[in-house]
Amino acid sequence: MSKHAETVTLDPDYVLDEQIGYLLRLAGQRHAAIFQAQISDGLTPTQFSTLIRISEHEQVSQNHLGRLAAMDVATIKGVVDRLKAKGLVAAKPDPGDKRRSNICLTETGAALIADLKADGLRITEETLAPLSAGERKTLARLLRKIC
Amino acid sequence: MSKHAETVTLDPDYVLDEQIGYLLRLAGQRHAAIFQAQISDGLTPTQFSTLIRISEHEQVSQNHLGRLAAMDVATIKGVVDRLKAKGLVAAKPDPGDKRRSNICLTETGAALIADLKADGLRITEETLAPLSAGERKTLARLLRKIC
DNA sequence: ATCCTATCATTTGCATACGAACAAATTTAT
DNA sequence: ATAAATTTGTTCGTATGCAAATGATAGGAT
Repeated sequence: MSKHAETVTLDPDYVLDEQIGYLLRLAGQRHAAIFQAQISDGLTPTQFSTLIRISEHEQVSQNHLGRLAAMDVATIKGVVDRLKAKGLVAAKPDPGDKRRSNICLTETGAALIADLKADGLRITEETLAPLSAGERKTLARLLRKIC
Repeated sequence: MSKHAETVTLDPDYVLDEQIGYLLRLAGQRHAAIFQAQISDGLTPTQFSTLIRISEHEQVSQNHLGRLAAMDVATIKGVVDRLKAKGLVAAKPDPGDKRRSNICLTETGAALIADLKADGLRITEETLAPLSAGERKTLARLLRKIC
């Protein structure tokens, strides 16, 4: 039994638990926990997305990669630095543009992609487990509409 | 015209743009941008949620507040510290438990709540603008199911 | 040839976010 | 009453995430 009694005063006009921002945060938290438990190599969600995006493109500059993976230039820099430190990606200066460095997968990184995709499918499956097939499609459709 | 030709190789078995985690991140990004443009006082989403939760409870310990607002103990500490610095909340030591400090709204903080709720409703409205009334309810229902 | 603008990459600052480890205080179990 | 388990709050480390400022390079317009 709790020593500290709860005195809850709810405003019927503003229920935090029903606001879209709060729900997005909670859903993201649950997904992140599932992700961390399932993923190979201790990768983070952004590192994962970044690797997948590189695998879809032979050559990408760092900034362009950030746009492809929906990350700020400052964010993608840190992500790429950490992927470099893990030996999964490498950067080569662009021969035609001295500002650019092209990011690509290392052999180790390329060898990991198939496993990561399998992990990703399991993570999506577990996150969506409470939903029916129809509900999963509806959720994806509605989320895409508000992006 | 782009000098740097795109060579995109998509794997039909794993489409990042359809994965729930990626969509949640994108939707969260758009919501965060709308939030920041609309909110009073430069509050962040976590600071906002925390203030609303305090307004629902006369007395809350810091850790308990974190649980109410779905934040880690380390996270809620930083949030409460910044709300203290803004003069919106205050902490009083619990008379019956020397570990606890009870967090409450200051007068300034309490005076802000009504405005914040109005901001919150506008933010939800703008975020959900692409959806019909039925779709909004469906999205909220499905998100709640996967939390 | 030069100027303007855009792009690329980096850096700094602020604010989440969470795991892990810790000390102090409290509660529960024995 | 005392030992064990739990709760509270703190600190450290790592990783996003974005705004803003900086410097270098590139491309187009005059």
